[in-house]
Amino acid sequence: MSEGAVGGRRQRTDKQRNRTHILEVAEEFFAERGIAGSMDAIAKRAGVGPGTLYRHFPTREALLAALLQARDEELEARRDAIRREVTDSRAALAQWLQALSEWVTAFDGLPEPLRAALTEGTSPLAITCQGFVTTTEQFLGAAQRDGAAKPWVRGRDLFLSTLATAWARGAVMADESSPDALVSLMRTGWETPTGKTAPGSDEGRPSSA
Amino acid sequence: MSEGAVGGRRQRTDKQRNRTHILEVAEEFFAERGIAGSMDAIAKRAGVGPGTLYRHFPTREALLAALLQARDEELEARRDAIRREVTDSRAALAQWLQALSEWVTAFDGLPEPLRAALTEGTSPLAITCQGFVTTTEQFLGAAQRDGAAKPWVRGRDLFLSTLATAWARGAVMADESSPDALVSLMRTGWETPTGKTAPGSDEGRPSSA
DNA sequence: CCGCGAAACGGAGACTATCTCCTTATCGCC
DNA sequence: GGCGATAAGGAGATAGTCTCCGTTTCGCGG
Repeated sequence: MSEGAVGGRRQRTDKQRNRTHILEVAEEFFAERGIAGSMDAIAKRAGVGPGTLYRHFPTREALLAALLQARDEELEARRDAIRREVTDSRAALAQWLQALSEWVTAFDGLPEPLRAALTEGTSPLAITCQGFVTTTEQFLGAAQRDGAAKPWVRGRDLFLSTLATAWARGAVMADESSPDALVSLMRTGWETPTGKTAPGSDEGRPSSA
Repeated sequence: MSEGAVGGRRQRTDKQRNRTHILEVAEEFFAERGIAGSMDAIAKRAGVGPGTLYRHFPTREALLAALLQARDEELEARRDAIRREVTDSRAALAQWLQALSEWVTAFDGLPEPLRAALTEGTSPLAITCQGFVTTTEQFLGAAQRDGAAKPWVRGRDLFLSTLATAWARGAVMADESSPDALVSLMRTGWETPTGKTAPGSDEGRPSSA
């Protein structure tokens, strides 16, 4: 499945070695400088020429997609764990969104290309995104059947919201509580239910958990 | 107040003319290509050298800030109108956020530098942003005193959310209803109130208005 | 009207980043 | 070991940002 050539001679070992090494270096590089760092700098740090980098990963998105693959698997494992262990559909959806939000924060600046992938569909990131939208729809559907989520909300909107929240997190404003505030805003909104709950209600207040 | 020199000779007319013309061209340029277009291209279209462009506006942010100034005044006018005409604090906050959201969508890609300005504070956009955060806090405060908004939400979070929503709007996903969905998600959340409202309630459903 | 000094202009070019060729080096197989 | 396929390397084409400095234009006083 991951063999390059179908019939011919087998893949050269130096190619595989380079690929792996570039991935290691890029992981480190993106982790410390965000995804906007220079491609040539990655090549240089990996000790290869730019040509080699681009042959392996024709675009920054391709490199990102390869890097995220390992994490994708973690996320899928987490999805399965939630399905298995969390019976309350409301909690399951919340936990899935939490997991998604962590995945999306793997590297600084990641939300941007993910959003682009969602729109254009031509990026190697697009397939992954699409899969996670589908998963979101499933958790959401279950929550909606149980009356735990509003019936007109759609999975793609929740996914986009998660992306947007992660994007906003990049602007912490020297204030560490904003991320939580944004997540709970997405979950419960800013508005109090009209004429149903008393003013000052704790309904929907973000918990420290 | 807007005179450059304090005592000396008066500002050269060609400078003022160039400044105005650059602004006109940049407005048009950003409107059609988004704020990421090449600075040199703006200079060229305006018929000036890059040096002239950069002397007037040392950074892209400075140019943006100058462009937004006119719109800032519109937004402030709208703020005053809402204060004057909308007595219901819930509606007032909603309308203010709507106005803010339109302002933030003036140019494609605007949310990004605004977020950066919010964090760094060194950009010429920062002061403007800060002012609008304050206004948001005022509308929010009024709504909270009336029990129309949840008491722990903060103005800066609402502002950031508005920014994030506008950012996400850039990824319409060939689907025109997402923007509304995101706005109403921010307003009412995805979760149904726990144990208070029947499943399937219309509570918080986005209206077409 | 003219000339002078200050102010502003223009654009060449230094710098950085992306991405592409084409030559050279290396590998897999017999 | 040798041959053909495959990959590596890196110079360089292209594009964008921003600066520096020689040249032009302007405002003002005579």
